[in-house]
Amino acid sequence: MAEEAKYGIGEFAKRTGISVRTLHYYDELGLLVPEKNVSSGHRVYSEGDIRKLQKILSLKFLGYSLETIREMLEDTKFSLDLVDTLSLHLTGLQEEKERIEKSITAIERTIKLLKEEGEVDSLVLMSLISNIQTENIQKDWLQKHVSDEIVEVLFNKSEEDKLALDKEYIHLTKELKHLFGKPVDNPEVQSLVERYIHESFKFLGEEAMNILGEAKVDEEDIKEFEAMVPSPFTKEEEEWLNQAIEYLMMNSTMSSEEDN
Amino acid sequence: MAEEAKYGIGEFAKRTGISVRTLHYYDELGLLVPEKNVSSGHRVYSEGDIRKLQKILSLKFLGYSLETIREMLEDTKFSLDLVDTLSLHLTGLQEEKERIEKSITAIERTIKLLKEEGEVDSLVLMSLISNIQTENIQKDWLQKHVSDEIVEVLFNKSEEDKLALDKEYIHLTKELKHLFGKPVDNPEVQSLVERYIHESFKFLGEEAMNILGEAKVDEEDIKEFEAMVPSPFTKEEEEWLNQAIEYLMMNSTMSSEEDN
DNA sequence: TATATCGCCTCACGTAACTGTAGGTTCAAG
DNA sequence: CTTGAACCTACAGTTACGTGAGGCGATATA
Repeated sequence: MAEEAKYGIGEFAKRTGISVRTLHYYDELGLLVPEKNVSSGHRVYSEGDIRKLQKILSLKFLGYSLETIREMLEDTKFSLDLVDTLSLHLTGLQEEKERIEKSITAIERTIKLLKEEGEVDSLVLMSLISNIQTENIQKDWLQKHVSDEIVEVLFNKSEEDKLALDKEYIHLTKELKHLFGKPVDNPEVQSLVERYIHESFKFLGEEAMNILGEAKVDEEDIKEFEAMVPSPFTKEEEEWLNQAIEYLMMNSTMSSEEDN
Repeated sequence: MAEEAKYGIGEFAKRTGISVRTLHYYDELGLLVPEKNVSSGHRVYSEGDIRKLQKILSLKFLGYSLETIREMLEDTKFSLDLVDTLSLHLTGLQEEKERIEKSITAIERTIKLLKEEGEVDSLVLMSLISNIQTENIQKDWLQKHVSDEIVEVLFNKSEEDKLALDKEYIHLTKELKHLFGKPVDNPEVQSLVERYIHESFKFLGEEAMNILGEAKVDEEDIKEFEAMVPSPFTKEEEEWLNQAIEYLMMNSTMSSEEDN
């Protein structure tokens, strides 16, 4: 008879890199139940338990829950269409990967932006981060409510384009916030607001604007979308900005008469 | 005075995409505490609460716990170093991505193998999966204990090479498991064992084997390493295999005399 | 007017995979 | 014989919610 090596739980924990408490837990779950010294009640782990633990860890790595693993190990046949199950997990993982990759590029872009821009208003930052976070959701929303063409225009921009747009966005909001409080008919304010609107249009591109103008979307839905995209302005700033835009619109319609 | 829009909790939940229960929870935590209708006790959310929630969600996205976020929002100064935080979040995501990519390659390789090989012993499968799972840990361990050269040889293989190796590995273990039980001096067994050893050497490459032979590693450490790499054989199979190898070694030293 | 259905409230337990801690027992060494 | 490490059980706590019970007040319909 070959002498089998036996380990106390501490020794076993060191060897496998799994904490004593976790081993207790796995025992409790019926996942890895070692032999027990009858008199002392101490757990006695064997070489075989190392194998079993490895199996458990492998299955855990594949994304199975401990409960599922326990069932698998109980099932002596253990031939649960492994290919099917693996394929399922594969697609799940691939989706997860895509999601993460998008977050990574967006965050990298934002870091770059912050390094180049220095101090940035915290509201503006939140707005940027929120955009990162909801970029996917936004795309889904738009694809559901608007034509695919606009979505293409909006999201098929190169990373440099996106960075440039974000920069422009930051600059404008910065300047606007700086001018906040001045009368809305102040020429400085008016020219900046004009630029702001102009840039917003440029951002979309003309065709997109046309399509967007034609597409009619529910009031409700638009409000829903607005809730997803937080404004970089405070309530007060926003009110002021709206007044300034209103003023601009009024004047631009009769601008021909009064461009002194 | 501008009329501010007010929402019941259900309406607010729809607008923001956050569940009612979560809003209750945030209220309970003191994270997002809305106004309350005194008579009914109903929560009344404002536009400003949308902003605040956006801020919360942004910070949550960056990986902060709700408790931390609450503290941040209480702190009126609120001067978090965003570049640092984003970088931290970024590395977290990159690690997550790597983990997922490893899982993906592991599963893809395993699926390929299963399709090409048909039935595969579950122990062998676990061994394969476990190898990929612990690839990093193994690499770290080896880099700590052995020279970097070996590590390079071992890990700088292409996916095709790895697949081919896995196949070879499966075939050999399959055949060995098939022969299990036959006497160790059986010529079939002996020739297979010889091939097994030969392949093991080929896997490492000669230089690596030489370096590995020279490097002396603690008994303890070797045991630690072995616990990390599960064998594809059962206890019994392993004993039998060891005997067969021993027999082979004995005979090969005096093979010149008896190659009939 | 009765009633059915909302929307909302609070309270409280359930989840996954552990981790922490208290208070007691067993083991190994000096 | 004592001391300290290792081990035991048992209960609680963690995060960020999900789920469900039981109840209240308002509104819509028969």
